[in-house]
Amino acid sequence: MLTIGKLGQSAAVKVPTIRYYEQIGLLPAPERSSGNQRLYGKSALDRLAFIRHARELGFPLEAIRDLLSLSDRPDQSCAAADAIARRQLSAVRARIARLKALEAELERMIGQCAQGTIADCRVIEVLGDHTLCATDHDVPVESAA
Amino acid sequence: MLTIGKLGQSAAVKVPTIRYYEQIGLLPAPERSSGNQRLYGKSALDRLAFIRHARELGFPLEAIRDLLSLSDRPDQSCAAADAIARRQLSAVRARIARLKALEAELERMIGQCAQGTIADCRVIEVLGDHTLCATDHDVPVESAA
DNA sequence: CTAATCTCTCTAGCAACTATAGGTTCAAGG
DNA sequence: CCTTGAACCTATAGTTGCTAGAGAGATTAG
Repeated sequence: MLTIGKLGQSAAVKVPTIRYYEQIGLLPAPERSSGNQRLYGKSALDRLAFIRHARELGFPLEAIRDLLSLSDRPDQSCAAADAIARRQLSAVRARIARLKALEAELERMIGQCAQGTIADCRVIEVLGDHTLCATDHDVPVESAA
Repeated sequence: MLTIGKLGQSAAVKVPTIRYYEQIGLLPAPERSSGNQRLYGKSALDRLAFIRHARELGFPLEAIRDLLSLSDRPDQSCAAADAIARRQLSAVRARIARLKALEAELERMIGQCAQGTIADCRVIEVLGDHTLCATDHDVPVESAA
């Protein structure tokens, strides 16, 4: 039996994240010690590792929820799991394409910067006037924090 | 003088988003009509277009805030603007590299899927066991919603 | 036995919006 | 002139996937 801290260490998931997963129903509520602390078995570790790994591959939690419920029914066709993975793959590819366009535009913008004053800064100018752009990039994009 | 709706249309930014930008101080509070509705001039349109465009290029709002305050001082060196753009470029490149690793892993995972039952589904199996992975991808990644 | 380290619950915050509710104003048609 | 419907107003809550904090209780090492 693992405490939440040990579980977190084993699966490389932070403790509050585990509690969060339980809260949103991705992990079942585990048994508790006499002092009300969570105690986990091997199956919880497997499940958490699965979640972690899927997150690393960029699957959204809702997709992971679906994958988990699939893996609970091992006799069914894996077409659904395959479909989820394919969706994820095409999402990843779309993001790569999008980011490459951004990369090109940023490179162009920076390449034109002669390090003068703001008044002739191409960076500022390009941002202020979309028509100066070489590529199309009018779909909003998520932050690159 | 533009109403918020016209402004939004002209800059391709949704109305609630404009109000949000005002709320967080990215756009100045505009004058109001006798009936308390916002009225914008050309400068607001320029500023909003700038923000929109920078968002398209993936700049986080905080970076845009910096760029805007730079563009308000046209006599200064543009080194700071250049630095912001370069930071953004390297963030974009890092994300591309990361996504390519994910793409490769997903391709591998899907390629192994023989469309049998869940019990021998490589997708599920690979997700459950990180050691089956070809590539390293242990840094958490943002969702691909 | 005590001190340090977990762990507990609950709440609030992050980015960057989006949506909803419930009300007001405006522009155009009859 | 009046009404209808679209656009506008404020304020609040929700989204995703966590992270951080407060204040209290549990456990374990020495």
